[in-house]
Amino acid sequence: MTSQAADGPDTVAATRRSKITPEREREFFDAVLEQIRECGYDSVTMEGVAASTRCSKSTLYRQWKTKPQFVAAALRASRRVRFAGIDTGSLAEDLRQAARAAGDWSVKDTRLMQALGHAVTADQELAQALREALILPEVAALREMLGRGVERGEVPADHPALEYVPAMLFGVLRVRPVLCGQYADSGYLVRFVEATVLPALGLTEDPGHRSRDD
Amino acid sequence: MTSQAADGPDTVAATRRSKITPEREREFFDAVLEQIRECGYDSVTMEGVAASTRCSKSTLYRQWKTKPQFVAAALRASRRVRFAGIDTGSLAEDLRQAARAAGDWSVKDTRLMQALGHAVTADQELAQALREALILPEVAALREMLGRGVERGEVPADHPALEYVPAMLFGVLRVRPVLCGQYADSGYLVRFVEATVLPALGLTEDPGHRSRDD
DNA sequence: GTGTACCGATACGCATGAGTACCGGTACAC
DNA sequence: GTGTACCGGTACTCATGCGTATCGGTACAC
Repeated sequence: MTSQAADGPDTVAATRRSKITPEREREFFDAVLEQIRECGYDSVTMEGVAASTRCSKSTLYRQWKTKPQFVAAALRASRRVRFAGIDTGSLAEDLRQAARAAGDWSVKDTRLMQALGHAVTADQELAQALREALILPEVAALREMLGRGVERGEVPADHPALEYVPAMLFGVLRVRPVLCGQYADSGYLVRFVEATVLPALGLTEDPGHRSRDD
Repeated sequence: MTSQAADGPDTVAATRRSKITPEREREFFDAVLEQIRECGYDSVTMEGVAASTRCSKSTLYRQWKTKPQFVAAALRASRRVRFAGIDTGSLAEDLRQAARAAGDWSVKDTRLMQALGHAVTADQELAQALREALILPEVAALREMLGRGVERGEVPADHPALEYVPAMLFGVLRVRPVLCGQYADSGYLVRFVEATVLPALGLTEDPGHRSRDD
C-alpha cells in the first residue's frame, strides 16, 4: 500500500519507479497471451509466465495485483487494428483484402478469443479489455470500409446485409475450427467472401457468370 | 476389454449391475452440462456435481473413470437434432424455420460450446463427443435441407454459397455474444438469414423489392 | 562511497480439486 | 432371513496454483 506508487492499472513503465522497460513488459504480455492460447486461461499460471520470461513471480505481482488484471493489461497492450490500411477504392476488393488479412492473424486471435471466451463471463475487466483490444477496433475498421463503399455508391446505404457483414466474417473465423477441425486460412476466407458476402451485398459484377477457379 | 460387461463408455445403466436408473443418470448429465455452461469446464468440479444432484462423489467415480470421460458421456447422451422435422417444401422457408429453431436453443448450446471450446483441445475424447453431439448432427440436417432445395431446383447444385451455409448460421450464433454482448435470438437469426443467406443463395424472389419489416 | 529501491529467487500459507479408501445403510435376489 | 453389492458420506492423499513474505544482489542517484 505505498501511497504514491498508485500506477495506472495497465502499464507500469509510465511510472519510472519500475525498472521494467517497455520491451520487457511486452515480453511478459506476449508470454501470457501465448500461454493462454496454448493452454487456456485457467491453465495459465503466473508461475509459468514468470518461468518462461525468466522473471520472478514477485515481479509480476508487484506490477499487477492479480492474474485477471495482468491478463487484461496484456490484452489492452496488444490492441491493434489489423484491417487498417485497406482501401483499394473498391468495396469488393477491400473485403477480399480483409479476408486475406484475417487469414493471417486468425489463428492467433481466434485461439485467444476461444481460450478467453469463458473467462470473460466471470471477470468484467477482462471482458472489456478483450472487446476493446480484439473486437471493437476490427469491427470499426470494417464498418469504415463498408461506409466508404456506400459513399461511392457501390451499395445502398440501407442495404439490409450491411450490418451483418462483421458478424459473417468474424463468425466464420470462429466456427471454422469446430466445423472443420482447422483454422480458417486466407484462401478459405476469400472464397467465403466471394461466395456469400459479396452476393449478399449485391456486389457480384455479372451474376450470370460464376467465377470459380478451384 | 471385458467381453459382455463391456458397457459402452457413455452409459452405465445398460449393465443393470448399477442401481442408477436412466432418469437418475440424466440428472447427473444435466447437472454437469448446466454447471459447465455456468462456470466453464475447468471450474466444474465432481464435488459440485455430486452436491447438486445429492449423490456422492464415489458414485460418479464408480461409473465414470475421470472428469473428461464423465463430461464426454454427458455430451453423447444429450445428442439431439434440433433441425429435424423442418421440411416446408421451400428452402427459403426451411432456412427461416431453422433460424427460428436455432434461436430457441442457441443460448444453451452456444454457452456450452463456448465453455468447452478450449477443453476439447486438450482431450481427444471430449472433442469427438462435442462434435458428434452438438455439431455434426445439425450440420447434417442442414445439408439435407439444402439438398432438398437443390433437388427441387431452387438452387443449382454447384452454387458456391451452398457449402458455406452451415458456417454462416453457426458462425453468427457463435459471434453474436462477443460482438453485441447478447446471445442471438430467433428474430435476429431470421433477419440474418433473410439479409445474407437467402441473397447469397439467390433465393430472393424479387431482387428489386426489399422486404424488410423492422 | 553511500543509500535507496527495485529485481530475482525461494519458501511459505492457504485453498481447492482430482481421485481413492473405507464404512455403515439398504434394497433386492433367492 | 441371509447375503451380496451398490449407494451415500466422509476422510484422506496428492498435486497445484494464488498470493505473500523474506532475503541477498545490484543498479542508479547524489
